[in-house]
Amino acid sequence: MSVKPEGESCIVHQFGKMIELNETEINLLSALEKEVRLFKAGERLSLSGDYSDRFYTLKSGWACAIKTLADGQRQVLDIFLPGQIIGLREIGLSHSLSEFRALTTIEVCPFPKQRLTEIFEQSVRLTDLFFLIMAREQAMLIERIINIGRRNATERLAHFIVEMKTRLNQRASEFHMPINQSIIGDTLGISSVHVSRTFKYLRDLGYIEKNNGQIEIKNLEGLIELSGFDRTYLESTPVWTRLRSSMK
Amino acid sequence: MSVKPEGESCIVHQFGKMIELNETEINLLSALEKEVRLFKAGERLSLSGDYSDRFYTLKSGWACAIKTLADGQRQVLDIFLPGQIIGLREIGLSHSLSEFRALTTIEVCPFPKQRLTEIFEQSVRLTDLFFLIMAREQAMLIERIINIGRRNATERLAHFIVEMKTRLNQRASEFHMPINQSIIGDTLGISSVHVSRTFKYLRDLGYIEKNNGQIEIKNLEGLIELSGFDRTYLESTPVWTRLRSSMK
DNA sequence: CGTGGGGTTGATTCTTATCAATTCGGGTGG
DNA sequence: CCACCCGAATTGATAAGAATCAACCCCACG
Repeated sequence: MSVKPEGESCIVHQFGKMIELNETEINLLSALEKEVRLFKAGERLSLSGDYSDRFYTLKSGWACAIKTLADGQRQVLDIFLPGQIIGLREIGLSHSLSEFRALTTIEVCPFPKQRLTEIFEQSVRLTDLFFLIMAREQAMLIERIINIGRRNATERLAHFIVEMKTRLNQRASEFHMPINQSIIGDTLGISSVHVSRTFKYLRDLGYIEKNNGQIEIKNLEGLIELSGFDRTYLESTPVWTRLRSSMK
Repeated sequence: MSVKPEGESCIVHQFGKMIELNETEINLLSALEKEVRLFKAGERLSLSGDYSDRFYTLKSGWACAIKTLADGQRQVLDIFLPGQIIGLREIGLSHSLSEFRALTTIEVCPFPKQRLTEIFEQSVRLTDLFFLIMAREQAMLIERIINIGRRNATERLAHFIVEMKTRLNQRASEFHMPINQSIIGDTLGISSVHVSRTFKYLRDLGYIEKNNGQIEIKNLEGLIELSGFDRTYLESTPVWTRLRSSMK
């Protein structure tokens, strides 16, 4: 993971990875940032239904958006990795639709939502970029709907593993997945017991190996084939030439 | 597919339902519109993976976004009702992630996506509004994920019926649902045969009655209770005061 | 009259949930 | 260093839910 220079805003760092930022844009983004906050694994950043006036960039650790039903069942809506923006999805809404929770110890930078307004007024390029990021988030939600709606447990888990590896940008075949099987089940819409069985099945197939939260992919092609994984949804290009010309 | 001339812009009409539009804003929106097109039931507006440079407002009829998997299974991602914008979700992307299809005979107004740029430059209020509409679309996707991931067939169908009634703004207990059980199944992630059984079950419970695509809700409270329907996700308020003050 | 698409119903099979018992591994306190 | 504890993972047995396959009905439409 890359190192962030002292004193630099982490949203600038993240956005700077996507497009070239000029000085005005850097100042606009930096102005949003005030502090870095720590949360421990399991802690909640905000509750579902809360008045929510801020969002966060995730500097380190894993987090998730989760919704609990009346009968106690849970559905994980998103898993956030370092560099992502937590709560962006609800940027236009005054009240949160889901609860945000730390999955590991995390560092986040909170930003007040309302000041986004200033950005819209002063930089069309940044407006475009926010739209693009939202569009990508939606693409992930859609892929999740397809995964849950039309694939069986084995395919769902295989897809999830490939997605995580892709999102973590791992070239190595082994990576760390610091979440338990209950969270995985609530993400994929299956029970934690069945997650365990499905992992065993993938191990028996010789596709993966795993211990202590380390996942070793022994047959990536097999997983992709099995799950029908289509990587294009993670790398869609923006429609605006204004942005496209400066995409990294 | 045919083309017909049209007097009043339908996007102005739709947006005008949500907020008060001043003359500048009306002109900006009207400028996007060129024509009205007709599609017959079953016709495709665009294909998945296509280069997509436009979106549509739906004047009349029902349409859907649908994705077909490699093995022929299908997942319906959205059902569009009159007044909605088709393709807004992919507004920031150059290539479509799903295919759009007419479910009945429809009238749509196509708009070039790229000119959205002009709107961002010239009206912050409209920019806010587009963000709000996207946020609401996401809220519906999330509700769909919860529905598919954590509810059984009966609950899913009950939820779907209540959602449709709510979105159609029906005060009457009876309304028209011009889609077949195969589409409903592909929306809810169950087989069409099971949709039929589930309808029968809801009929046996005395919650609904139905013939010829007409649905009569005989026990709305029962359906809401059964499905855990929460209407707040369809009526979230915007975070920006600029918009809030002129919301209708 | 046929014909075809959608809907219904029954029989069977497959997948996954649920419940329960057991094991594993890491952390804690004596 | 060891005994214990606790949450997570595993495994087995059973039950529930939904898919699949197949037959049949209904009806709109040529």
